[in-house]
Amino acid sequence: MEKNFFQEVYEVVKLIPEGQVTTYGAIAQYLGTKGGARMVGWAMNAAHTEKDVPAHRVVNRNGQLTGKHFFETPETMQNLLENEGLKIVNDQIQDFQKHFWNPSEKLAL
DNA sequence: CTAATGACTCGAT
DNA sequence: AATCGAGCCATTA
Repeated sequence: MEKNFFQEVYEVVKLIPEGQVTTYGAIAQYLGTKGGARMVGWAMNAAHTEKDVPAHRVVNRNGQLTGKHFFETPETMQNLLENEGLKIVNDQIQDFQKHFWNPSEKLAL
């Protein structure tokens, strides 16, 4: 196994502070839009297997829990986010922008 | 090798 | 403003 695109995504997702969330596009952009936001989501699919990767902190640019259905249960993702102090309504994060964590800005190249 | 799909995003109609 | 389509790259069949 060599370092794949996933590995980089894992690193970024793992670096997401508690109670904060980010978007696929943000991660993709941080990695240089390498592959676009789609690959990020794909990487999360593999990350979902890695328990060390808080995939529940990754949502689409709308702040919607698009990948909640991929968890063990659709409630898992929302539950985890609410557990961190986030508010979810209709699978949408409230004050999403307020909890938005931009790797390109926080990690600041 | 070609074809199809995927947890997205942007641009055009 | 809302809806539809195409583009991006990687993995799987």
